[in-house]
Amino acid sequence: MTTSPTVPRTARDRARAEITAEILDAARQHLAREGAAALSLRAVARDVGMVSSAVYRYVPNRDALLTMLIIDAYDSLGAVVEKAESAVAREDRLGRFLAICHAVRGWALAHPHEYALIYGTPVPGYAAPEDTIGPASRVSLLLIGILVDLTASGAAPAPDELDPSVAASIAPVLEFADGRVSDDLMLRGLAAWSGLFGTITFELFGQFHNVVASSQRARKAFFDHQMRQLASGLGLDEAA
Amino acid sequence: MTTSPTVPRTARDRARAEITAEILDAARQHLAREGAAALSLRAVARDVGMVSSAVYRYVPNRDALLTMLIIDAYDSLGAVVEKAESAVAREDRLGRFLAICHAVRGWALAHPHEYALIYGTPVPGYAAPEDTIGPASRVSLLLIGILVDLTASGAAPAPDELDPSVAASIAPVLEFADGRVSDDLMLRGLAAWSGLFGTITFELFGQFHNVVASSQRARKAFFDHQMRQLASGLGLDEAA
DNA sequence: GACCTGTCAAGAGCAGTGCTCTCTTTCCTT
DNA sequence: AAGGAAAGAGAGCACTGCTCTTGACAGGTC
Repeated sequence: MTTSPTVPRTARDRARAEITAEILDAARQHLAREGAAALSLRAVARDVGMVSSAVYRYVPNRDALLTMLIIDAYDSLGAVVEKAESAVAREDRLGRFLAICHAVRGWALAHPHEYALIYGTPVPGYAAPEDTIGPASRVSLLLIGILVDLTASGAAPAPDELDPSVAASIAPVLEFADGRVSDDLMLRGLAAWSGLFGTITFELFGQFHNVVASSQRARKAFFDHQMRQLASGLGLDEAA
Repeated sequence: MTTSPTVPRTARDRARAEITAEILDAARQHLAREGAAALSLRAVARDVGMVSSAVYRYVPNRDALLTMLIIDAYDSLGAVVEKAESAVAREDRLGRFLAICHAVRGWALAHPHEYALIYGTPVPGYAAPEDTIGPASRVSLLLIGILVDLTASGAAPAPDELDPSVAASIAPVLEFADGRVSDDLMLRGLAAWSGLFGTITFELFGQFHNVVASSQRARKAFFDHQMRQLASGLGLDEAA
């Protein structure tokens, strides 16, 4: 899961891999039920029938456990969203965008604590290590893919004139697109990205209380409408 | 601060109010430095020179302390944003919107832990009591105010046709506007609201790493551009 | 002025946490 | 079979939130 230990050779290696998986599994269940704050190494140890100090043979510390769960969560979300997006015809770019949005929301509602772990308040004193950035960018890459296809098909909206300092500010993400997306479209894409996760975060973290009706149907209708609004900001219209 | 104990009469009442304020102050400092997760009643007690059990005379429990800090944070944010917005000419609606956005962001950058407390992952097992909803809606009310003025001035964009279920989903927030804002405009306003906080949350929680350049100037230029983009979705244009 | 009552600080204690260190057992390799 | 590495167990440290009891003191009343 973390640094793939090649193929397990000896029985000991196998046992080690199995127990590590068991620990991760127990941790995942705790996370799903009570959230990251309540995740305790001792409770996990109890679940797998070990004494607390024994888990330290498998996991260096609590933060490392969290890192594994974070990567796990990003991968779980990424897989779900990629699958949903791939089921839509390539030329239906609005459909692809909406599929991504609804897949993210569906996953978030099904795994609220995992969502909070990766998109909520960062764990204090915890700095996400480099190995998280790969899994973390799977959803973004899908979105950029739509921008690239939109540009290639010539359907992208005419770029606005931009202040050079604004264009310079998004230099990092422009590298991902490697010149295949205009500055202006990338900025619109970033707005859609922030809007997507901002809306889901608000819904999940309770900011829609007294704002949007709380029934599942209302929430979904609202979300769908807002995502279409974001899509039209990208120039993705019904007439695909 | 919580339930105003009228005017302190006896010396005892005065002492009690003073010590309570001292405790809150120490808690606020801890929150600002280490964040909500690290906020411990014992540490607060040490700061004010008391033994841990003594604080329980003044604060029922840790959650109650958090509630007070949450209300505090909402009020602090609300005051800053209201002041910034009120400094702009009423007819300059784009200016008012941008003033709100930049004020929220400025406050968030200056008080990251307070921001995380109110807009980040909810504290597990903690349900925000009713007395937080007043302070919590100060920013939203300013935004709605702009929508109302926009409508009254006749400058609002022509409403799109809406699916009735979408319009129904935002019934709660429409009550705040009391018929002075169309369903369509309110939905656009909600998108701006989510976009504003989504962008700030992303910036603060590290999601812009490798996406937006990390210098203060780049971040601000980017933010300003994104907020103008949101404003144009509301029909707020330069030519106010 | 004496007395009762309510308030408050303090201490001990419970159950829990992350993590380290040491000791013993187990199992794999040579 | 022997040596050594890996794994489990236990004790312990320094914390946490929270409760209960004890003793000191101040406020208002008789």
